[in-house]
Amino acid sequence: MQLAATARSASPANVLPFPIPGFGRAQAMLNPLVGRTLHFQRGAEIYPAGKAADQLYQVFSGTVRTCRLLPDGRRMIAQFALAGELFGLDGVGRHRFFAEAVTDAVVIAFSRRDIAAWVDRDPAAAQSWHSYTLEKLAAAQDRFILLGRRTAAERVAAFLLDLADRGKGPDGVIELPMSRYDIADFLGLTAETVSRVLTTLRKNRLVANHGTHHLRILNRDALEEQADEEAA
Amino acid sequence: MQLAATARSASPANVLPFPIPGFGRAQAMLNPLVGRTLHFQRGAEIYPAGKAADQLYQVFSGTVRTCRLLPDGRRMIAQFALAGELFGLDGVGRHRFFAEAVTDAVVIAFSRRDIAAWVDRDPAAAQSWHSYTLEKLAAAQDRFILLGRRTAAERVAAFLLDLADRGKGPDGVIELPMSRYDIADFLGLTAETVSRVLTTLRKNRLVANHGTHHLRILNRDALEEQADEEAA
DNA sequence: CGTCGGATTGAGAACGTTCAAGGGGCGTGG
DNA sequence: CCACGCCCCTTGAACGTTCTCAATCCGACG
Repeated sequence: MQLAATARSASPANVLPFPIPGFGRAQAMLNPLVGRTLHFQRGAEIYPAGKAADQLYQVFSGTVRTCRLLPDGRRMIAQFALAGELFGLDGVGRHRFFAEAVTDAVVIAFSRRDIAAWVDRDPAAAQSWHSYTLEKLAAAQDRFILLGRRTAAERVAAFLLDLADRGKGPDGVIELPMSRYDIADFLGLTAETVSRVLTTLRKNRLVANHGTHHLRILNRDALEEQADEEAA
Repeated sequence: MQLAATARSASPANVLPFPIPGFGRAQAMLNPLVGRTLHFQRGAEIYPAGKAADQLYQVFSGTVRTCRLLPDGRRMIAQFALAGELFGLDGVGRHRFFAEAVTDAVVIAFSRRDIAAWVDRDPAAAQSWHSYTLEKLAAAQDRFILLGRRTAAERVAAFLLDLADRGKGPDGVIELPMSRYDIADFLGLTAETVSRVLTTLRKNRLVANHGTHHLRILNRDALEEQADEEAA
């Protein structure tokens, strides 16, 4: 929140990528670059599908989703970008997804041309940038398993653990800025199924609710067991 | 097949990446590098999950799959690599999937260190290499939609169209080197469901079978309509 | 305190899976 | 060259998980 205030005071001047605790590689990656600060209201479109993919975005505050719609209304969310995280890396020439603000959000836009130029100059940057995309590729392949071979309960448990690791909230409290519909479209389920799984988790005392958009993990081991019907 | 004979005669000497018609970018990418030729029998393991990811592979002949197993036996296939295509780009430090030969296969292994060194030297190579990984990332995100939001019939139709585009067979004849179980584990279905969808496609005269591992597309428009319940 | 969007809960249906049996193709051995 | 056997593919029937449809509930916000 203090961060958001800082962004607002810096706007509309250009800003450097801001430091976020625990935001290692991507931070180092973008540090020498200058971006434009943009503000979006909850639900606002950040870029449409098909737009030239000439920018990369970092979330300053709030949460962003990247989505695609099928003509019959089915929707898939490819990514939730939390504060500090990057998005906009869908498609090579043009965006294949559209991006929207899940909550009111402040976003820093970097020119892909600047990134390319800087990567050409600095071999360490090139290395950092390349291993970032490789990491995303590996994460995407992990998601194949989630979407193709896991049950609803496993998907939701994995999602909660992922958010717990990425969110920097204190002692096991997870913030869920997105709706049950968003979660469902991210996991390939329906909102009703997500709700039912969360209810079961609460009844089994694996998690406790603090309003609809916050929950606390009570038994992480059991949650991990439910998420990973898988040996490491 | 002539290609395979050439590979055999070149082995065990080192070889350059070979040209494959219609294999543009990755070809240009690897041209200056030298790799080792490896032979695998149908079903043989090419690398295990967890192995240090210090090589990148190009399929010379045959087909390769990259998979992960859950402890209860569920399996997911992340990729089928056909002749000319690359595989081994799962995981940054270590492979997160294992690779197996779907059919007898000849594979060329390139050292990632060689690739890194060459990319450091040649900016055009770096560009080519980077946009290759970005393209793979975009393709992975498309697969999220397939796995999370499409029906069995849509998945199978999309799979056939994809193979038709990648395989260089004549006039709409598709080769399916993999089993129905492989297809199922690639699409997040069961072999029975894949078989039933293929039967329906045959009955509706969208495709014709020529043995279990070859089929011909009779009505591509209808197949595309079935695959894309989606506007471009 | 009222209203509205999202969340929860319930009942029934559907799609895909599971379990089971039968059929076909290919390779091997006689 | 033919027969056998194995593997995989196909088909059927029953089951189950998840979806769909619908009603109610809750919480945020005016």
